[in-house]
Amino acid sequence: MSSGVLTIGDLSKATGVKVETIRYYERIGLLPAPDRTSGNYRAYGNSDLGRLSFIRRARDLGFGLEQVRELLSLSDQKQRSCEAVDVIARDHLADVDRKLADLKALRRELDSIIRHCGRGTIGECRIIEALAPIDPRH
Amino acid sequence: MSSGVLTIGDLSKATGVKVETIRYYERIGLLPAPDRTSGNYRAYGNSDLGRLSFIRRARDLGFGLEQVRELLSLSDQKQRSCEAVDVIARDHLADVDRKLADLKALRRELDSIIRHCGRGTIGECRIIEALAPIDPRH
DNA sequence: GTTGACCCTGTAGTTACTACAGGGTGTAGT
DNA sequence: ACTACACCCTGTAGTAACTACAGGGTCAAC
Repeated sequence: MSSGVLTIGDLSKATGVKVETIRYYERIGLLPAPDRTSGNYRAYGNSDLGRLSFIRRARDLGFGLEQVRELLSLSDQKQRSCEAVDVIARDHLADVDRKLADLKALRRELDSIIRHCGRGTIGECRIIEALAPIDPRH
Repeated sequence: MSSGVLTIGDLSKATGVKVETIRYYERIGLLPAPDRTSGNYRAYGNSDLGRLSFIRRARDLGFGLEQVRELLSLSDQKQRSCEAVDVIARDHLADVDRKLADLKALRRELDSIIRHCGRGTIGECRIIEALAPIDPRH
């Protein structure tokens, strides 16, 4: 490949995003479809690399693809107010907090159940017991 | 419906699991396919209700469907050692802990970024900046 | 020319649901 | 008997975000 032109593999190595995932992002419109080489290879430029890095970072922070799409759109509008970005980020943070709370509650319960697990048989198993119907009325 | 026979709707109301999800569980073999009424309605018994309750509780604790399948199988073997159950539960707890750690790290970074977000324009936005490529070499 | 890494498109699978579409059943009310 | 409405049925496809082939083409080094 000639200097200045990047292959999909180059982008993958540079960002840690898989080739298949990059093609997926193109399919769903997150990444623009680049020009092609004479061999039909995708020919990316540095701006594509920058955009993919942005996507990767946002994904790593847990933003959903649609949120990433919005953030990308906003990032192109330099004169626009920062507020929309703030809203997206705060909504997401609130979502993360909810997930954290749920996961903590789950962990607490699970830990409690496991802590009481002895070394007997299934018939006496506290874990199974905790999952079983409460009212084994015969 | 006659006394003692439960419809899929009955099970749904009793456990909070959706009708469609119950049919899904039957399809993947988690729930046995029950007898049918003359009108082709599913005719469940109390043991089916018990089994679905078990599944629901295990799902609520975050166990994956395959883990639930194993737990159900183990729960039928009363004389068997409790150890297999213990392993499944501890593996799952370790998984939950990993997720918790990841989510906490994510939250920390996200919070830090948001905290520095001012009230300017996108061009000055710290959130966008944090996501953008590090080396905007022109 | 050969070889091996990489590229391409298209299709389907992962996990755990979820949502129709189109049609049948059961029950209460008129 | 008819009507209305809630519920049931099967089959199909969609959700989110990837991921993994299959089968075939390209590129560069040897």
